Amino acid sequence: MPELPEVETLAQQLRRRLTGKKIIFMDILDRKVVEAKIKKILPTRVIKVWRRAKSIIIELEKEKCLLVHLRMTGHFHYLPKKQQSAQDAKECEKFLTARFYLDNGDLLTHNDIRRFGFIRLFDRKKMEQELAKLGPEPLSEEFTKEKLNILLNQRKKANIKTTLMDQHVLAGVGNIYAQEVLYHAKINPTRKIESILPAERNKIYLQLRKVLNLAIKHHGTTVENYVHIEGTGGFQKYLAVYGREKCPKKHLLKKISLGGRGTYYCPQCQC
DNA sequence: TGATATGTTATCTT
DNA sequence: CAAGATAACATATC
Repeated sequence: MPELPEVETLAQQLRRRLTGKKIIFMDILDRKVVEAKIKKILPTRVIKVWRRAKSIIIELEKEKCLLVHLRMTGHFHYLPKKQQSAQDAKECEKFLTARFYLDNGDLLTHNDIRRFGFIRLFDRKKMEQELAKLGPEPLSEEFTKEKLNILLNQRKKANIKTTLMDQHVLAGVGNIYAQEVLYHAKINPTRKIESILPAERNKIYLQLRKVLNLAIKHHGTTVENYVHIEGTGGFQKYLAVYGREKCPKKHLLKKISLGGRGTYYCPQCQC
């Protein structure tokens, strides 16, 4: 389930492959996921590729851009010209949503098993408006300890885990990393924000940065079916609580439901 | 067969 | 009215 580190990994890999290239043609196989009107602006050159929250922004000529959200099961495949075969073309045919044909002969495909994700066309201004609704990037300069404190104070009655996952509070943190951060910060995920002391808030702040940066370094976490263009992530080896039975200190973990999402935590380490 | 997993948003409840 | 909780979306897997 792509969260910030997974989407960052993909954005970096797409950036390397797409920047400066021209998209000359597209096949759109699923109009619910990929907006048909994208075809009307082709051919167009890719100016830059970046990430905001869990979205990938592909900037194109004439102030246009593609906003890609993978939601849970969106994937990209990149097929260099020399490696394209009938088998490659058939790959994931059932879930294929679009093919992007590039001017150097390479092919980029997108597929989405559950078809929750989307690729939409925006004008630059409209895209910026959309992204402005989201909370700050946890790895950005503007995200300081003080900023986190202010954000938390806006949701005093809510529990800490659900709040960390709220994209309007903080951008990019999902179910896996919220749990990991809270384990390392030694905070019980069910706690109401108003009960969390300044020293504990600092720990959350520090662990947000630490865990997310480490996960990016390892190209994200592969559970179920996340894969990036160059293979699978490596952070699953470092997971402390998500999907596990015991925490790193060998305590038995508890699994509960918070906001309708499975939540693992250690009753001994997190209080 | 039905429970579970997921991110986001619309809608319901308190 | 607002904050918080939950249902809905799609589909594979256990």
